[in-house]
Amino acid sequence: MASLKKIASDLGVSTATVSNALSGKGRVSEELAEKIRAHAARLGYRPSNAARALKTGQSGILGLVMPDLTNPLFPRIAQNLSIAAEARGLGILIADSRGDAARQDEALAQLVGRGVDGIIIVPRLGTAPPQMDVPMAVINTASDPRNTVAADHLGGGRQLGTHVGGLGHRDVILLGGNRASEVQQDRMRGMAEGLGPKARTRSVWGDAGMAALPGLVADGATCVMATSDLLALGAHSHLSRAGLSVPGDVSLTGFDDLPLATAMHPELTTIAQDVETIAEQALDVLTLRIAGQPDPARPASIPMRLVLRQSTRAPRTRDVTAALSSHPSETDPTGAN
Amino acid sequence: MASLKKIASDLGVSTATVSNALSGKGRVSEELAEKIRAHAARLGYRPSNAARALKTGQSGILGLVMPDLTNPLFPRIAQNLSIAAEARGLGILIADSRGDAARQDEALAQLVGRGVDGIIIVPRLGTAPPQMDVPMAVINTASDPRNTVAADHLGGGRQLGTHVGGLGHRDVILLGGNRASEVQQDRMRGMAEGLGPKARTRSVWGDAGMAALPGLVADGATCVMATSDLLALGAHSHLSRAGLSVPGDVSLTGFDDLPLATAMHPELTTIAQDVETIAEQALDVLTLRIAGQPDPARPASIPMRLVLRQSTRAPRTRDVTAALSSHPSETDPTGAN
DNA sequence: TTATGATGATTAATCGTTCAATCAGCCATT
DNA sequence: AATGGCTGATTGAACGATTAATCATCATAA
Repeated sequence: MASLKKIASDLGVSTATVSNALSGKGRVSEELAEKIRAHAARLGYRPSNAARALKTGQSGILGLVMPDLTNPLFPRIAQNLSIAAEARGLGILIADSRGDAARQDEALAQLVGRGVDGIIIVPRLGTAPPQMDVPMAVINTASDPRNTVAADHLGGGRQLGTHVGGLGHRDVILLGGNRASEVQQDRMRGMAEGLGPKARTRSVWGDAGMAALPGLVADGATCVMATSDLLALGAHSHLSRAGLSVPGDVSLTGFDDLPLATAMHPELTTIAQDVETIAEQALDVLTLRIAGQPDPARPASIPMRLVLRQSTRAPRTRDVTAALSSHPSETDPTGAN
Repeated sequence: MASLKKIASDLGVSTATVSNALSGKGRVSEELAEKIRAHAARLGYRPSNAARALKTGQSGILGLVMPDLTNPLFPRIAQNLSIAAEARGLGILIADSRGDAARQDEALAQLVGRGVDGIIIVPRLGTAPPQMDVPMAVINTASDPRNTVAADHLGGGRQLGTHVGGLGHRDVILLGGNRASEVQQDRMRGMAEGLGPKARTRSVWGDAGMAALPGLVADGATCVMATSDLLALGAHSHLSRAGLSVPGDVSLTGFDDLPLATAMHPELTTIAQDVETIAEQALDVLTLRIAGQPDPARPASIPMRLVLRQSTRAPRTRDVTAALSSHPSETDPTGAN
């Protein structure tokens, strides 16, 4: 491997001069600098990251802690983060906090041990990541006090609620996956706000909630709003199994605009996060913190973008009880399951 | 930050002794070693990766190049790789090769520049990753000559084909997403083999292929086998839009057992990769290669696991033309779309 | 008594880069 | 001629860990 020393001895100059020529920092005649650059290129010189890190105390590597890569949203964040990091000359070391909060702390410690300059963390449901002695940026939701940057889940829910309310829906089911998720809570709260005070909203959670949907529709609900696209897909299954069509009998909305939103039929009305901007801003803030500078006065909430597709329309006019009664096993209004 | 030097001067010994005590390599009395370990723990000593990397030439970091993190399978591989790496005391630096093959080479070069000890790559469709001067492990499919370890896509397809054939299907549509994908080609080939020579199989690709499905069903096909779960979901949409029920009129299979396989209705019969084993073996081989040892004689193909759910059953007996004719817009047998 | 070995710890060089301090020329001022 | 100010390049000391070579002790065998 070519090193500064090799270049220096080849050209009969000192390593300091080579270092200066390549970094443009010290005082080197343009003539000599050019000669050095040329020879460095010829040898395919790459500075040793280890040596530089040792000397400067900066590794040029950031750590990324994600709760669960099977949630399709997180890989998208990771991808955009990796792109944004590359543009800044930084690398990204991953560590997933599979399992409990303890594992999350362990992952953090591991990254610190590897000498990362900073850490980006998407915290596990309801856990507050510990204060560390390295700069951190938290991507969660605006209502988390430790949050650094996040999609405007509340505002996104509001947009979706306004759209659905505007179509005329006044009796809406909000379907969540996990009560402990602050993100989902914010989304739901936004939906309710967007629908307005005149609308009746009922919240249900998880598998039991999903099973209760046909009953709630029989009870008058005309729209189901899920806090994720995957939940919406599940809801769609339960509804159509009960003989209800989307959007004919019931409107349906998702969240996140995952690939499956266009794969299902009808294509899902949903709302998309601007992951690219989130990644950019997270890195902006983090690099500032690493440099020891104060945070910029920037919006911490990145607006979401409404994606209108075919799963929402005006409330049904036909009576749905006939359809439901032909699928009796699915019309348990109590939702016991 | 606590360093060897700090510990050494605190205890009045030399840094070499501290290093030896902590690594267990040199000769240190057990008594002194214990004292050193205790003090190191008290100070929260963490060896500097940069210094160690500089001295030993090994960074303890592997690079991971993935084609596209929006395909939900890759994050699962990444996750398992990260777990397996952690267990070996290694870190994983990600770099995605978004875009073309050129970007992939760039990502590789970037990782090498950062001083990774080895690289794991899931190559972009149909591209052969360049030979680099760092050890590499390729995760693709057995029919790729450069492949190091992969799921047995061929055998998985065969299992699925055998299952479907066993149910009695003799006219099956194979649905692929991208002709250029060796993985998908292998899966399809396996399916055809599993179905046996007596079965009639027709291959269709992409959106146009999906749109052609109802027509092909009218023409006698009783089962659709997709090369991915996402494609299966799309197929399901097109079929039910055309008035065909799954599995009543048409059976349907997917590939990969993604979360959506259980979210849709009917739940999808599919086949799962053993990502955990794949990750383990990829790392085993890679660490051996880094150590300069010859590859172990191991199976490069990890068997897949059939997951039977509700989307497959025996071929229909009812005549389906009536159902189809009530949805005329969807019965274009030419697939022009 | 003296050579021999084993044991426990130290010395010192090294990895490749950075950077403050220094130095050698050279030109212009006084 | 002496002084000061530039410019262009060098010296040398870190950064923190690893490791071969060396050394001092002390016990044992010849």
